[in-house]
Amino acid sequence: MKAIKAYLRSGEMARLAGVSPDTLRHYERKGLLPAPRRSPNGYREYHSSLLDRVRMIRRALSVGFTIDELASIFRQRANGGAPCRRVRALAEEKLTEVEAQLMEIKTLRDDLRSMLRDWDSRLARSADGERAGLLESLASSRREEKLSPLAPSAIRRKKVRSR
Amino acid sequence: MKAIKAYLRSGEMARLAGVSPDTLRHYERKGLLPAPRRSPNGYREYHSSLLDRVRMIRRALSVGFTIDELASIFRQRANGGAPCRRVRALAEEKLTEVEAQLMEIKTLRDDLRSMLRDWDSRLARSADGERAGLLESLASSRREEKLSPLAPSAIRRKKVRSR
DNA sequence: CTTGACCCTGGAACGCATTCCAGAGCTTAT
DNA sequence: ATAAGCTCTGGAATGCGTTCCAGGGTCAAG
Repeated sequence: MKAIKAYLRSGEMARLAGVSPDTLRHYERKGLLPAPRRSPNGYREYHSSLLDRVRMIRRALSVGFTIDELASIFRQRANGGAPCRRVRALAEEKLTEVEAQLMEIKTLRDDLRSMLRDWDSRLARSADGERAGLLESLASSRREEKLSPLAPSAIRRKKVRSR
Repeated sequence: MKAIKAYLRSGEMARLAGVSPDTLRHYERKGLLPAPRRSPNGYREYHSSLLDRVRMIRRALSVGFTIDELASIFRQRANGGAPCRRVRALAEEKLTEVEAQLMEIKTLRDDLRSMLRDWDSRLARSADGERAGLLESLASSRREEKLSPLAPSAIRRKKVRSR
């Protein structure tokens, strides 16, 4: 049984949290992590209790919170606030977004599947090395066209710009 | 019944295709659209048949093709090739990616749901304006931890960097 | 002393489709 | 003629979490 060091430096902390030291620095810059004390040589010395904080951040990010949201929450809390209601509301927003995205991705999957089916039948009909006009078949493709302005693609797209 | 103009300028073309003129210029720069002829004053004059091309591009992008992939396909085709097989293979890749992402998002949704349930019970137990430690509960959270290095979040994340 | 493994800094790059910018020239209806 | 509204250009900005960079210390083992 190994004793747990009270203070860790960036590399150790990073390893334990499953991130890179760069990422830790980044969180610090963004206000997600308090500036840790420094050893005489200037190295960061993180109190090991911060490990939970980093893990919490990772998990929060992974469910859709943004760094800025978290920073704002931490700030509010540092001022004595109890941002719980806000946190909950944000999480619910995330859920709503995720559910919407889920529908989108399902549609996309179905589209891709039927597209592939269609293409395969085209390919079966055309000789090797000959054009089968696969992409061309996309120009028309019944769906939406008008309903949705044909968004940039659910895969690879995060947050819709506000403007 | 209105006659269809044989040539359109960027604005008209853009409106019909549901994109911005800027986007058309962008596609041109990227090699997705051939440089159109110009009127004496320098305005682009798109042959109306290009409308289908733009729609095809939009649709291809929306199912996950990238601009560079499309450009490469068009190039190959311009050289007399028949990139159908490649196109099909790419589409299948997209499908695989989308299916993976679908699973991820489902997991994320489930996580968010149970998280909210958990939080609500905590909130019910704690007085208004008091800290309920919602985020704290994320630090541990049984799941993965080790399995996946806890990716940046399925929502808002497109393509995993290769490195 | 040298090597290799850490650590420090502020700022830039990544991905990637789209949008925005400034400075300038058409066109068209008034 | 004037204003509103197109169009042109090349380059930069956007989002956003993460990574990379150069140039420079620190430290323990060999």
